[in-house]
Amino acid sequence: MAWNTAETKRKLKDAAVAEFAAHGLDGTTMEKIARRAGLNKERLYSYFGDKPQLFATVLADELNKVAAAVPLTEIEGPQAVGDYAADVYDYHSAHPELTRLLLWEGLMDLPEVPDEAARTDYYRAKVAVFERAQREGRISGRIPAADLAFLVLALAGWWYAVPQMARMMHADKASGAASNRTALKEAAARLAAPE
Amino acid sequence: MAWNTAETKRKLKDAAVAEFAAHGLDGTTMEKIARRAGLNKERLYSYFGDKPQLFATVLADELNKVAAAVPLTEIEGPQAVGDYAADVYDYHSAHPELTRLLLWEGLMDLPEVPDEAARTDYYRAKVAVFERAQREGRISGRIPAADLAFLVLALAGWWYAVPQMARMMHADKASGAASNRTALKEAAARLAAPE
DNA sequence: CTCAACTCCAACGTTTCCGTTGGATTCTGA
DNA sequence: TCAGAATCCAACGGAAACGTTGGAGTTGAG
Repeated sequence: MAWNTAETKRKLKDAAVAEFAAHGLDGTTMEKIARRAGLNKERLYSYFGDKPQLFATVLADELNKVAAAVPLTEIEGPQAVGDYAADVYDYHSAHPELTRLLLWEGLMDLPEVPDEAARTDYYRAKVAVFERAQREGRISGRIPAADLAFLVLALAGWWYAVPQMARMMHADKASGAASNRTALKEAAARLAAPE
Repeated sequence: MAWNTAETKRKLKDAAVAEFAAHGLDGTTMEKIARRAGLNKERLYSYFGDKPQLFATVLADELNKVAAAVPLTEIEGPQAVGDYAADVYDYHSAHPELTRLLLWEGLMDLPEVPDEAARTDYYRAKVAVFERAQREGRISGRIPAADLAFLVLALAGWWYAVPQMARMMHADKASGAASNRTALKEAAARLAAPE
């Protein structure tokens, strides 16, 4: 059987995403990642370095994926903000690993995150889109663009951050993801609604 | 020196709150908690059981504290929703441990959380306050009460969930907590604003 | 064909952590 | 005062995880 380095790396990285997302940096063992990938632990160390390095690699990769998957280049009006929030929500719904990785990372409170410069650019680009829409009067300017963009992501992400709270709050009715999504859309649009 | 069991327990619990909030369940060691409290590990086991039990105890305690510290019994109008969000934000700002414990818990995705019944009651009471304000027309009814209450908490909590994102988004201006708080207040009020 | 370089894994030493135990010290009630 | 109960800790056994190593199998260039 021929060597297939690229495939081996991919398997390891996929396994690492799953394990890290599920159990965090401290809760994950290198052994388990390797076994999930059907490979040996030593491959992890030789390809990716130690555990924190692997975590950083994995997170950076996932962030690149979401950047490509959920674009935002123009905001026509408040409704577009709601749509964007719903898109983010849908992406997280389909790829819950990303949010979880971000949350694990947030809880580590590192002084600097991996790939900081690129990620800052990415977020700043999103903020710029909000800024432009505000300047041109298509959405409200009452909330500063950076805060507005951040809070829209808050609305979309909180469901995955504290699922136990979501579950307890919706105890009586079987509301389901669809109705959550509708509420989210309305809420995000409201943040941007003109006076 | 006389025995002081209550004081010993308090010291252990305080140390456990700090360590668990900082490093999570897996990242925390019983040894470190005990040393932070200036006591022996064995005291932890005899008083609180093993590590997961201790975590559950600690979290339940902190939740009781916040329940007492940030009441919400009446919503006069949208502005009151903004004020409530700001109160929650301020509490988290003064006691960042609670949010962090909740987030660690959320990431464990347990099928059931400790003290589930009491916590459900607590959240449902909050939801009921929103429901009443909606029924009486003091705030908008467009977003279902459970979702509305949840999303208000999202706005207040997201800053602590992903501080790295907050930092990167506000890269250029030294916006600071005060301006975040103002934006949050405005945003929360908007969720409840009548049409 | 040959050999150097690359890929892979079983097994290892070391460290760290969990949860317990045996015993010393301190308190209390009779 | 004294016996027994409660509080505390140093030290331990065992398990698990990290990161490494030595060697076996595979490839491709010369």
